Amino acid sequence: MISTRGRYALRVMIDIATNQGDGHVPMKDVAERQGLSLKYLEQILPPLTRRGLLIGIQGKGGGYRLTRDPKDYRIGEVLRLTEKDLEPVGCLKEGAPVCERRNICKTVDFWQGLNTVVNDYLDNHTLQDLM
Amino acid sequence: MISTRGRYALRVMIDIATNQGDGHVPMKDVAERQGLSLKYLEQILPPLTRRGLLIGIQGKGGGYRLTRDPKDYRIGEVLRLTEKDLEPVGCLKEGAPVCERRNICKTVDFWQGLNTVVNDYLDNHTLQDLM
DNA sequence: CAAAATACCTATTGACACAGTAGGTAAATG
DNA sequence: CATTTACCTACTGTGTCAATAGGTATTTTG
Repeated sequence: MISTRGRYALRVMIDIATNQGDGHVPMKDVAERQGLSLKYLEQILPPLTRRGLLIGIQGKGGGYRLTRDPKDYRIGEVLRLTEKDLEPVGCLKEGAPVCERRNICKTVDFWQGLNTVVNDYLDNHTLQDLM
Repeated sequence: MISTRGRYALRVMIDIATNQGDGHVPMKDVAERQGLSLKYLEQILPPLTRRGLLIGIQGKGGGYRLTRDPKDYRIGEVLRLTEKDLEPVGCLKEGAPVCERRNICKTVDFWQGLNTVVNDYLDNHTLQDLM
């Protein structure tokens, strides 16, 4: 399941892309347009600014703007930063404790394949595709 | 995320397929071989027997057995019965309340596409493939 | 310089699902 | 009749989700 964190993040980025012009877009406006809680959005965005997908400017006249052209954001990139778990099973997660049945597990390859299929889909669509 | 319910269900079916011979396989044995809780497995299986993927025989000498050849079970079939939510987002779920933003939603097609990609993968693999 | 507007940070909360545990009943066999 | 099995239902601790809440830091504007 994709949680609201990832889904809202995408909606925010679409909204910013649509409304930024050559200025910045206050998150308050985005929250109003999208019908989402400003306070909630505020805690979803930090990973995106930290990794440089967005720039946030404080103070009056500030707000957010994109750092790239919409076609240069892969959806997978956004979701991997905002979703806690995007892998179908925990044992595929980076840094997960090595499963003791790893050697005899008959299903791990299957889950790895699913993970690949999902990430390929997410990475083959861009923000532009959603606009 | 695929939960333990679906993952265990698959391991159980693999185990039954491997061990049934022409008799029945007691779940107690499966639980021991797989290192899983018998009591937990008992509440995962009912949807599978109800829908005829497994037959369960009570009493001494009883247990479970498959009703088809392993190559005739699609993985997606098993997971859709044992997992609560397999859809990537709630609004795609059958019987979900119609989203009021449905008409203007820019992302629903994208999520529908992801759902298709996942289900295609799951349905193009069989129990046989995991053995 | 003061006030307003903005991003940014951290704590708390209610509801719910997950992953079991527990204790039983029903049916079939030897 | 005793044993073995499936099957049924209730309960529980833990954690995540989806917010709400209250604050601080920074910048622009009047």
